[in-house]
Amino acid sequence: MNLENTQVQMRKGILEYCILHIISRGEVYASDMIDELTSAKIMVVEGTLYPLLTRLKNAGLVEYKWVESKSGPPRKYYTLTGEGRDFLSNLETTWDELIRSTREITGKQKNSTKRKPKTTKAVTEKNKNL
Amino acid sequence: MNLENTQVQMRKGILEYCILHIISRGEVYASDMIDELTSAKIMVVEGTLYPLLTRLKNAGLVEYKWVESKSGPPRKYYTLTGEGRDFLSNLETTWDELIRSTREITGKQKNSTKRKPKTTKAVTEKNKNL
DNA sequence: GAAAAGTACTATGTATGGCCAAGTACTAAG
DNA sequence: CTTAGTACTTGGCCATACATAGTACTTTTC
Repeated sequence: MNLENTQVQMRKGILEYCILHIISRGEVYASDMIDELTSAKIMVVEGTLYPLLTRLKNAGLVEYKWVESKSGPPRKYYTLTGEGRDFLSNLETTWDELIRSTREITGKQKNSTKRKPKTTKAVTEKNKNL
Repeated sequence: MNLENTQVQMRKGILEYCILHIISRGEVYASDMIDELTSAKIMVVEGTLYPLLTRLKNAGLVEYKWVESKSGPPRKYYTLTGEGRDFLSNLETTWDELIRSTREITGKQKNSTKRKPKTTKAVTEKNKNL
């Protein structure tokens, strides 16, 4: 449970959202995506991105076409499918709600003495041991 | 790769952040946390929360004391350790940066024709097949 | 007082995604 | 031909969220 690990966990799923959004803005291939993510300070390595793209493809959210490159092997240029567009739209909502929920939690200040009154379960015991 | 699954992935790590924040605001036990998370529309079940609390405890980020209850078995009331406070502070930064990075990606609009000029790698090939 | 219901915590197994690391394949430069 | 650069592929590892079942204590009900 170190910070680095939690940071990794935190962006699970978010990467998928970001990638779909990048693809939604025009044809791109993997290196384009890595560049854009890196410039936004989201570090991604190939071993993460390529499997993700494969999953998106298998799920029918994206499709690609091969384009030959002047410098190196051919590239897969990705585009969103209609299904992918719907999915992205849903992810947008999910992400916004998640941010709102988190802010609702982390925006609250210390409640040292006064707690929100509980109607059902009264926590009144003062009998503490150990 | 359905929406529900991605939603689950999206909140990995965020739960940890929320829990630490809730604990930082005063002594609470598991049911308190579930109540607060639920009211913020973050659904959590026992099978998720208890293992998480155990991890936090083992990592030295939180500690607890047993408090007898009038209605049922004794409860574990959690508090943050100094280390936990530091960790929470770091998580706050991480989360804020992640939100900013994501917004940087998802805030951009469609770039149908004009792409940000690439200095190093010019993607100019028009030679497309398949 | 025994049975049932409610509360709180524990334990096990599964699935998923991010990541490391090694490998394949193509092109251009020396 | 060898080396370097680029692009994509694959296999294995790990941590978290979750479902599910189980333990333990108290109060309620008959």
